[in-house]
Amino acid sequence: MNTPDGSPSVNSKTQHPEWTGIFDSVEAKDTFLIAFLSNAILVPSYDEVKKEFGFIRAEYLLLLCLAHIPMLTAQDVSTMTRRPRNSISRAVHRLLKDGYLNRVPDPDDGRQAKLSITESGRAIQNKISKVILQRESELLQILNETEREDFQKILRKLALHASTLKR
Amino acid sequence: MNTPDGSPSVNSKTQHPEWTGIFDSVEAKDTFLIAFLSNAILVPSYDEVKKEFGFIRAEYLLLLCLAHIPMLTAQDVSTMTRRPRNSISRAVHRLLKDGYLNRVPDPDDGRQAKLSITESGRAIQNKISKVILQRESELLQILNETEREDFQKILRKLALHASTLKR
DNA sequence: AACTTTTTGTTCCATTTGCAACAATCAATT
DNA sequence: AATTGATTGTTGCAAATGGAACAAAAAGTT
Repeated sequence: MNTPDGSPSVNSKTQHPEWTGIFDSVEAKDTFLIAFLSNAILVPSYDEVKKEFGFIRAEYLLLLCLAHIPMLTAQDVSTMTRRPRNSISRAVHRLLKDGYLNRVPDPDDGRQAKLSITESGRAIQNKISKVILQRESELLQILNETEREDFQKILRKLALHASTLKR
Repeated sequence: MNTPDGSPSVNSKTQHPEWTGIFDSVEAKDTFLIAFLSNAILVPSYDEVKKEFGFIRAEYLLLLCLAHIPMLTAQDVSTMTRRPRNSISRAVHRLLKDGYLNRVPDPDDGRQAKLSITESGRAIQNKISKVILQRESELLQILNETEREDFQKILRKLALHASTLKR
């Protein structure tokens, strides 16, 4: 993987690892790149969130959803995050116990309950988002202003489309 | 279709779920959108790959890497995929047992072994990539040609940058 | 009405995952 | 050469994950 004396041997003029050639040869290029980026930001971020706040992924996602949409059912969160309902169910009980959210049974539908975030939940979510933002800015710094705008516009378009695709 | 103020108001005539308003209000927008897209493509794809071929994620990623780079160590794959070494180690043994890859101890370094894909490994990887490509095209169909080019160009630039970031 | 089907949230349980510790090997320093 | 430190791959173990079955409630059908 590494060249003997550090000087790239053949045609490589870049400072990037040699295995990044897979970015060009892989079949589903966009899928691979999206997944790669997702890992590059989120794996370290989740690790940090877990280490610093003790939240696992489902718990963090639940908090994030409730921080931006005031009332949701567990099923809503499962749909939004594409995580199984039992994972969300466990996260709800964990965050309830720790006082980060409220749960009120829906009077109109005995099956479900409306979830909402508490003040302390919002406080900790703000701290968490700082961690994520820090890592995001490290990644995005390589783009110029136009690229950032284009990127976000396209991402948003894709995400809206994806939200309509069946699970 | 885009609400000018970005709010997913109740009366807006959108065909998207109301919770997609989170795309506009979330703090780390790009991170969230990338993660959302990654899940939208990969969660169903991985499920299908697991169901149809019996491969778990680390196994599929290992195969994918070896399909595009002829010689890699387990550590290389771990770095590329940002998955822990023991996950890769287990995947290596599983795929070795099933004849999808070769492992040759490195004569220059007794610690590591060079991995490469076999013919049957490549055959199954081709089948798997068709599954991923199908799902990818469903997602990308919403973009026009210019957007697709821009998107891929930016993704590639970001991924190259991410490959240099510390883990 | 009675019934069937669907949906929500939950528990059970098997699988997957990843941290930590480990031995073996290599590299760096003295 | 001897010591120290770093790297690779592996195992053990505890935690996280997700499929499947379930009861309760709602919606749809006859």
